[in-house]
Amino acid sequence: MADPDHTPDTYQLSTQAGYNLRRANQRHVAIFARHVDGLTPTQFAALARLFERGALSQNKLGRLTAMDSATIKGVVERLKTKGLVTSRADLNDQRLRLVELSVQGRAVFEKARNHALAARAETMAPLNDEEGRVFEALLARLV
Amino acid sequence: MADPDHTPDTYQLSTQAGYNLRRANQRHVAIFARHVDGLTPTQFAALARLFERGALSQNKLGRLTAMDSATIKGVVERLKTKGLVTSRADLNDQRLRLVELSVQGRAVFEKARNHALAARAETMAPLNDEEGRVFEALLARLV
DNA sequence: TGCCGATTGTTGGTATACAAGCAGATGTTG
DNA sequence: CAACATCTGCTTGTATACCAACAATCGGCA
Repeated sequence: MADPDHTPDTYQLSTQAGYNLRRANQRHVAIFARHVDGLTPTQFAALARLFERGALSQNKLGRLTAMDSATIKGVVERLKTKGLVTSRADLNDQRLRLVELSVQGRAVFEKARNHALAARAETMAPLNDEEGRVFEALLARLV
Repeated sequence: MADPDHTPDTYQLSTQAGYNLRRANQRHVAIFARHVDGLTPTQFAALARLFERGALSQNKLGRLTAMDSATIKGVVERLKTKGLVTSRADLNDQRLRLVELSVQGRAVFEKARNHALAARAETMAPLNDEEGRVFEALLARLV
């Protein structure tokens, strides 16, 4: 107490922003899984970007969904196994693998979208509308 | 436009709370790694709880750090490899494995704590003090 | 005392997530 | 045109993270 610079004996893990970010994300992933059948949040994000932007190279899709090249590879692979995306070589640049929604992938995304919005609503349910808006605005500045 | 119930053609992934929770957490993990050498946020959380509470059964430590039994097992294993925790059978309940900070583990935690606080500060840096307080308070209600 | 439900920790499987290192393709620049 | 840096995608290794199934143990209750 005599030394204000002294590190306190206590460290309240439960009040640390990083710890709570992790837990809030965990909770959202669990909620998402209950609402959206057969797609993880990550897989859904990839479908959403392809829906927004059309065909994209695999790496670019990864950048637009915040996944590195190792991660996006597995995600695309699993989406291909489900028949939701196709991939092909780009004729103009042999390095690129163009990934695109399949007809089925588009249909699955359009159906899952409403469930994803319901998941988001449940995640935000502890906050009222005004609090939710504030939270999302602040969160967007921390990404 | 004529039908207000019609699902919009656009779905703005980048404004979705769940997506941004994931990205904010990713960013924090990266910041944490730069500040705290040799410990992941998860491992640090386990040390923090053991520091707060003393010896705990492995599963209870998992519950107090938001990890299921499969996850906490690996975390404890890696902390043991680093020599930061010890584990032993509970004499009164043969099912339990009591996990405890080692002397070295306590020292490592006490040093890492300040770096973890610096990581938190950097994570929250885009927000001013008032915004940060609001954000953390709202976040705590979403865990 | 004996049975039965609950808890603990382990294992295997699946899915992110990132670092580092690699080979092939591209494009720029001297 | 040839050397070079850059980009893309792949692979390996490490670390969460959760589910489901399992054996050992414990506690309560008939």
